[in-house]
Amino acid sequence: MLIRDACLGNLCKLLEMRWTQTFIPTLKETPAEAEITSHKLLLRAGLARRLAGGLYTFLPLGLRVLRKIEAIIREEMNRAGALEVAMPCLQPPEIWQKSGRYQDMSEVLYHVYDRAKKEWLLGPTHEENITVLVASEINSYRQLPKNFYQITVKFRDEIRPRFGLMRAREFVMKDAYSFDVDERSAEVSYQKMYDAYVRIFERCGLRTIAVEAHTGAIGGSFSHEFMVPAESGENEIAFCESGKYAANVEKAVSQGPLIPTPTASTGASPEKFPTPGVLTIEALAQPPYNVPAHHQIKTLVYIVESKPVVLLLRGDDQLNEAKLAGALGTVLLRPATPEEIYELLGAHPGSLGAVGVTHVPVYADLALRGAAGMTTGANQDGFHLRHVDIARDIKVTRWLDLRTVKAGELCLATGLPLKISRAIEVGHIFKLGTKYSEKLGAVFLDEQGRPRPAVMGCYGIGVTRTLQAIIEQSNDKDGIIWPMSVAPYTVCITPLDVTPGGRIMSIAEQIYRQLIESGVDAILDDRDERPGVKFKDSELVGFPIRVAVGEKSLANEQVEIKPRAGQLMLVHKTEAVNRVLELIKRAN
RNA sequence: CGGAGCGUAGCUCAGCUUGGUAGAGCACCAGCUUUGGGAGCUGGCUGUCGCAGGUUCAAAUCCUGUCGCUCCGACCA
Repeated sequence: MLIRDACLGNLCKLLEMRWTQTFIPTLKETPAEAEITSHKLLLRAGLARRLAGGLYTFLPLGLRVLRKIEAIIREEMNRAGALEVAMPCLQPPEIWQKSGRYQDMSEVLYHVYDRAKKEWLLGPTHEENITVLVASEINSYRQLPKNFYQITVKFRDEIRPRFGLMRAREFVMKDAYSFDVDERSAEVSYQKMYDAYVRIFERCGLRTIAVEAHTGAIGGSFSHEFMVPAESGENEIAFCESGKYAANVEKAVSQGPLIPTPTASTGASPEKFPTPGVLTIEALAQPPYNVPAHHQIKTLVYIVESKPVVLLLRGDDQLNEAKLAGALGTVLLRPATPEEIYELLGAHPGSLGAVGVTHVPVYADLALRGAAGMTTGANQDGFHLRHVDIARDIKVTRWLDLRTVKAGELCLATGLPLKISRAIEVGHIFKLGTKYSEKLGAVFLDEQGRPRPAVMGCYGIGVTRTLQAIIEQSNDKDGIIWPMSVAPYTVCITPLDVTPGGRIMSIAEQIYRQLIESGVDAILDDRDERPGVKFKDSELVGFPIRVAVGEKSLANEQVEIKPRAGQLMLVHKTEAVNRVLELIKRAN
């Protein structure tokens, strides 16, 4: 990447950089703290160091990458018409109480107290903050639409920080908030961000898939996540090969189970039979019972906003908690304890069923519609019921989509089999609606002079996570392979003999200086090290282009250009600069 | 929050079962040699054995507590 093209203001002052003058503490061995590839390489390449769990110090090289990613984000956000602001990290709890998220997000909030013992929060996100600003500053439809963004540190008390920067207590996030006069206009704002995100991740050299997503604690009507497919990802996505459908598994739907649900009634009434020691679907599928899982009804008990509900799924299906939360419009839910279950149904987990249950709401998964001849728990420890016809024998309060889709099920849109893959979430865009504007008073007067709440959207990018996701997606056995756009330096000049004034060093310095003057972000490895050490380090750190100057090739007046992920090229020493410039140009 | 594993030199680890003067490799420093893929030799530096308490003549080692790190789980009844 040419520096002047990238508009990296501050970097321009650091044109000249020699390896011995900066700080690149590479590691030959992997620190024990790292488990996944990108985390190992983050540490080994000398990009960052851990201070405590989920807290990292960025070293000069890592910071350069971070700044380049931020620069790309700024350019694309500005291009999309968003306005940069900077909001405080420290926030008053009152606005969180107003929005209701003081409770809803209590688990991730960091609380701090001042001298007067007054409570403050370290911001995990800034919807409240920006909405309060807009509430006081924006009064007319003439001032809309607006989209404010910032790139700042966020704090979240994660249940389990892990994988280095992937899930940290403190991390850099780009967050943007749009305010519109109506739904239609909000959708335009949303689409602009969608397009900006596609460009941002493309420019960062990341392959992402935009998937339909669950809205979670942020709230709102619909959303897309930008996912980087990776084995180490913490999310699962389902997608159709056609590219026409992709969704987070928390949200994904299909044509239904591959094996149809039995719907032929045996005609018989429910019959209780003893099943001593049988506590799982799997056990009931084994001899002597031999009830296939899809002939069983799985019965779960959840506590939703302090009240119990019974959930029914096919025996071979998995409950999708996100769908349940979405369908019931709350995030305050948890599995009931065995004690609560016993009190409610008179039996312990493993023997539960919904036949005859009328004192608790019963929510059944759509795959069970019309199910007949099923087997389920009898609400008596050690017994099950067979010949259960759900329409006849169970009072279903509501039918809901509660099951998790499985790989191979058919896509609703195309009829092709769905694939499931793990993925890293690097960006998330939400259409929020008026949830925050109503609660926090972001109201403007429309053309008729009527007060209306602004229609909001919010848009996040995990900047530090994106950095590590790039490493996770782009590496080989030797180290990182940085895309040119975000590499800490684009070119590494590697003289194999650093004797000052010597022929090799002189030629290396000449090439180096010419590249710098051409606006190329280059570093000169002036360390008095053996060639093997320099080669290994440059590959570990992952500079996109290495120019080696050594005795061997110089015998033919040549130097070596080695793209990190490409073939070695021998070129005449006077051609080196031009060839490097060509390579850079071609990559842009 | 539940479960498991691990805390010994800057890094990777051995030593712990069976208590008895703190170890190796890498890194670092000095010197010589080497010089196109993480060099070789010689010499040297480096430790509250995570912390606190206990048992013991004696604790890195055994016991208790505690803190930290890593992994799994915290839907699938």
